[in-house]
Amino acid sequence: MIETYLLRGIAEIDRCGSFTAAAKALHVSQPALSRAMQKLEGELGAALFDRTAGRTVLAPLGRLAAEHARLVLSALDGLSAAVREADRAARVFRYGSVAPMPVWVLAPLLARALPGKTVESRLADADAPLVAALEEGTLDAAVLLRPPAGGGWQSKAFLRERLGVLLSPVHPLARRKTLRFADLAGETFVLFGDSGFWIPLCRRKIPRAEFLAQGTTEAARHIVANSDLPGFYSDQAARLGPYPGNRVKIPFRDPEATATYHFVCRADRAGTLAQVFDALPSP
Amino acid sequence: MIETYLLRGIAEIDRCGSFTAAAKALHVSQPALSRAMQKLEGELGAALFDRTAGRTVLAPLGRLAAEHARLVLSALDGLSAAVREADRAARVFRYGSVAPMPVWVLAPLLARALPGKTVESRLADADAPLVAALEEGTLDAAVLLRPPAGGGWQSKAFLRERLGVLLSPVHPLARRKTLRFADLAGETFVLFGDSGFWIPLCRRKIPRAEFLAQGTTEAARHIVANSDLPGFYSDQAARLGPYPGNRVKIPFRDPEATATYHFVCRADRAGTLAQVFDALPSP
DNA sequence: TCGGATTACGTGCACCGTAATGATC
DNA sequence: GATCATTACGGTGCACGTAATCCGA
Repeated sequence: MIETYLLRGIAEIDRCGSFTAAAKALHVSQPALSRAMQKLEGELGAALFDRTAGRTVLAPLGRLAAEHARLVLSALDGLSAAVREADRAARVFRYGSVAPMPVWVLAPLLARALPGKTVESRLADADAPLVAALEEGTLDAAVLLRPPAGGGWQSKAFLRERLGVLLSPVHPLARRKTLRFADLAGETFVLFGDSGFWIPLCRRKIPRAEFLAQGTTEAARHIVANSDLPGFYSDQAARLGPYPGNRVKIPFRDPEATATYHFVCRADRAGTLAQVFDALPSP
Repeated sequence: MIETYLLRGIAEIDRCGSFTAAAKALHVSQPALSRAMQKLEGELGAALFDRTAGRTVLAPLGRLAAEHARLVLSALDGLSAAVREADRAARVFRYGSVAPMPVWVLAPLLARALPGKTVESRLADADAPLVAALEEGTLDAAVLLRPPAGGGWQSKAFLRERLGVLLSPVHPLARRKTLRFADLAGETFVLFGDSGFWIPLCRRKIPRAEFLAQGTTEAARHIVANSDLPGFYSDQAARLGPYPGNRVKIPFRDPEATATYHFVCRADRAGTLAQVFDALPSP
């Protein structure tokens, strides 16, 4: 019977060029590898090595065998990878979101709709990378700004969020009822952690703006509390706790400042996620 | 380390449907197989079997693993097959011929040009199957009536053979200098062993003819010697020994009765056969 | 003489089979 | 109780490592 250690042996000898080097790489003794290769030759009924010279070297037949051995071993790796991946997929639900707020909304909902599963989420700053991840199966679902183009998708809008700015009461614009992004040109903003697509959106819409990204929400709150620097808020963010008291909240009236979040999965996964779609609220 | 006996185990369990049946099929005890599958689960770090019911059965993950196991095992079979085939190809030279005479001509020539190789030949009754065998690599070379159409071939004409008929001196046509196939309509012929393409050719060209195929040349000679039945000969066949004395030899004048034999191999094999091509005579 | 492969030899692990136990119908 | 899988328990083969030998440069 050709066992895998024989294949690892010949593949490694082909890679390293000698028994000695291969034995070292495989963490076995040289004699063990030598015997293994003799056994492999016996199993195959053919000479794989050229032993005429001082340095025993792979014969053409041996190189052919090594090539096939690599194929077998990569198929074996494929088995391990496939099983581990399927096992993981059975235990955890992975989705991505273009913004943090939908994650807060979905967390309790998914925990109820997917009992026994671990939920993992990741943030992205645009739809495109999440769609790519859905296509290649890296993600089970995603929260996007708009459903992907083309067929093969299931999606449902479930949340709307409107961005606004936090201004110090002494700021010249603090009395306005609404603002446009462009009104805040040249300002420096404090950012509360990762905000997904909102950050590139603001960079694009607010000319000459600067952004102070803070690693923790605490750091951001501290800076806001001890300065006049503006920050961002959203109408949905009340769920996360109270905002600093020393700011006025003014919503943006640009259409881009209002996001509609869509929960999206591949159509071929819709069956197992039917419960999730049913549990989603309306925006 | 995932060894192949583990893969054979799960593949067989998937095929047979139970540990008991699979263990029987693999010629191992049931406990041995049970332990092997526990080890496989340990190696993969995942449960492959559903042990809740009385009959331990493959879980979905186990079926996935079994599927991949079959892939690995077939890759392993591919290794054995490839090595054995390459080993054989290095030792033996295989060619086919549409007629027996070229084989007699080539035998000593190939023995000289391919030292250390065993030469195997087989007969066919038309070009087509030999061309197919050349294409798929089952044959190293072939003797054909005409070079194959299309590119990718190396060929050289090296022998011409003309068929004739052996008639009893008392046959009405025995005085003719030449004959046409059609002149012998309705006759019954004795055949000397396998004659390749000549047999279907004669069936096609001689209306209502019957053929008595003999297993051995001896049997055919015996029938010829003790009857007036006609047979076939060729101008090249003198090499094989004398013909029966009680017959006259009359060549056919139909153009089909003269065959030109071409030695053919795939262009990508021409390099290793250069010696053979050089040694071939002119027709 | 030295680097590298093979042979010799004793050891230990891992897999095996038989037998007993457990679990489910 | 019957059937099938698992656990328990010795036994053994096989691959291992160390050490000795062989073989070309």
